[in-house]
Amino acid sequence: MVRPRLKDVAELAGVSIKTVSNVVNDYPHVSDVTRARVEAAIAELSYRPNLSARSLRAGRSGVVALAVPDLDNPYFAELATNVIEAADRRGWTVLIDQTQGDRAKERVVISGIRDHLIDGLLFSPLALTGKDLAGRDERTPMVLLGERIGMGRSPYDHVGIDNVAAARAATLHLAERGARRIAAIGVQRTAVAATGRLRLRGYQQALAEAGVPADPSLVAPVARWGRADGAEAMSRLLDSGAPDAVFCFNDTLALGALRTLLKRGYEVPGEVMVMGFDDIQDGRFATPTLSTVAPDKALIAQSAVDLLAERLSGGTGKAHEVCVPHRLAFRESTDVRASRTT
Amino acid sequence: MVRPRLKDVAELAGVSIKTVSNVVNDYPHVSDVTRARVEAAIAELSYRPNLSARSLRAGRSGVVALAVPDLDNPYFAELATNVIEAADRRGWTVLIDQTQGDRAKERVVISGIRDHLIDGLLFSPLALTGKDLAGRDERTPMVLLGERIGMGRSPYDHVGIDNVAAARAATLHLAERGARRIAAIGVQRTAVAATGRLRLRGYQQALAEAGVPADPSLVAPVARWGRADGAEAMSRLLDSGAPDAVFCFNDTLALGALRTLLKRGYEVPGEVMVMGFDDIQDGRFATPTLSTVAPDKALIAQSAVDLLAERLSGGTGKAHEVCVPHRLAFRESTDVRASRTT
DNA sequence: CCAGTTCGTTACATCGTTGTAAACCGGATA
DNA sequence: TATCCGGTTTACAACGATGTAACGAACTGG
Repeated sequence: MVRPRLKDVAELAGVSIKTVSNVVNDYPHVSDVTRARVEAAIAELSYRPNLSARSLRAGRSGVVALAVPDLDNPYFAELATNVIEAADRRGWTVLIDQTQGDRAKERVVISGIRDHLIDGLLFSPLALTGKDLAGRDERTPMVLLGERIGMGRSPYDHVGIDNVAAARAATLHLAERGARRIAAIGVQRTAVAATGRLRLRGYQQALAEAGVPADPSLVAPVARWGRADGAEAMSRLLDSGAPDAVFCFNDTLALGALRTLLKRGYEVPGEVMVMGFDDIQDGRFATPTLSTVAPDKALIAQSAVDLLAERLSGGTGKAHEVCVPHRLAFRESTDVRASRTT
Repeated sequence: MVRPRLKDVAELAGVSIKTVSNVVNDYPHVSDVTRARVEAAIAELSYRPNLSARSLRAGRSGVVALAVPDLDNPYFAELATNVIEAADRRGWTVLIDQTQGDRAKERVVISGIRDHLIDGLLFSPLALTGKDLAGRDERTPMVLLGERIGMGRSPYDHVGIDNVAAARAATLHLAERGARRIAAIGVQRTAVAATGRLRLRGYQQALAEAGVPADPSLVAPVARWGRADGAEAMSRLLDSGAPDAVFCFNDTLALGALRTLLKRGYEVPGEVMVMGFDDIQDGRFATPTLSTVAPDKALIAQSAVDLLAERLSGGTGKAHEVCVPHRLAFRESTDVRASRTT
């Protein structure tokens, strides 16, 4: 028997299809004898319910999609891990889309191309505009992760962190440690890039607050947020007069920058301090260990899954806005003492 | 209209359900007028086919599962990226399971718990035994990634690399560079751990070949293959007499070991050379950059997807055994000159 | 002008499951 | 003995899409 169905089990057990279904679904009124017989038949044929049929019938699949730019980026890999765990606790399965931060692909993701296959969507967009979002037919519930898109009034739940405050705190930390030429790596010239803009704002606020002059030549743009981009941006900064600290808008940029600094013989943090953002695992084992902003990824994932669950069970109130706390992790890359003691 | 069906489109266009279906599926014999009318109706209602219904009807879902121990491990994240891309080229969607290398979870994965939801399974097991595999009802096609399980005659396609040869080459490289006390980090005391055993064998072969004495105290066991494990194992090695080179069975172990070495003031590669395995991106931006064994991950993913496709389209021959090539990447962590020039 | 052909369209059954409502059965009640 | 009742089991109709086979209409050729 290749693929037994309820019917096959029913025939073997000598009962009706529905009775088998009742057993499978733990329907209360099934006599012990019948149940035993059915269970035996199920075991004998090693029957498994057809999930497609169930989905069709129930209008639900138990599958949610997680769309991220790129699993290669450890931040998203770690986020995915957390999301999968949180979804698992609800009995959901997670399907992963990679958008590469490509606007066209991101539009495909929200266009409901997989309508009816997924019950909901957790989406961390990079390039999407408010207009793209507004044009969406809101059938499949969606929760946005990361940056808010469009000004205000989005109909979608959103989970994020306070990027401005976090970037500000990170930059202030550098200033407090005595840095006067604080560079920033990570602004992007693309139209959207909301996250980068917010972190830049926090950086600028901090400079103003600390009375450190803002030097535009210390703000290094990058194309993407990978290690290579960070390394290359750092090179440019060094060529045009070394800073004494650099705040990178994420950890992969920071690891790239760190690489360039060490390769060119700079002491970190002695000559240049480095600060990242995301708290990916790599940073904890870099040398020097990387100071960073640590968002609570597990909580981000959990909140997002909870919000989605709320929508799936019929919740229709206005969009929730969840701001997950973050903390600063001060490690060797900004702390001369920590570094010396090693 | 919340969720338009073929029926709704058909009514709006004034044709039968099947005609709409024909348009959606590019059935050739549809007149231009009809097609235009139907397409207009589809657009107006923004109709999307119900994939659950399609799956039920077709007996296929277009979804494949990828089961890996842990996306936190960059190797698996990178592999997942490649798999998703390869699957995408075939129009498949990938659903990800994390097993944590836990045998119970791995058994659930192969037990067909998601039968009928997924068309096939790409599985990278850690703890599974040959017995577990043998007990599987082979309904959903499965391709194994990584290590072979059980001796010979598994009915499953398998994609891997020649671990013994790779480990041997990596270790020989260390010996050629003059190392005499070559440590190994990564053997596991657990029952299975096939990969670790193979890499250990390659390491031992190389020692014998190079005429380097094999010192059992230089083989450091670990519980898992994470950075922390590597760091801790390195610590132990240093405490009991420093080696002059260390071959780590994967890159995360190596990065952990590297961290410990630098923290404790050792020069790498000057005093201790470090060699990893996997060629994860982090290694290229570590300082010093990490020498490693680089398996062709894209090819692994592509081969696995191809094998699965073959099975899905009815291929029933005996199990294929694909051995993907690897190369050695010699970087600063084993090359004094490369390191000095920086 | 009719039989034969082709093209475009349609009705129907089916995939496997589950909600609904009705049928069944033995025992307790009137 | 007839009625009722609770628990147990069942038949049937959906869920939405598509393959099959059959239909009608518009042609062709004799």
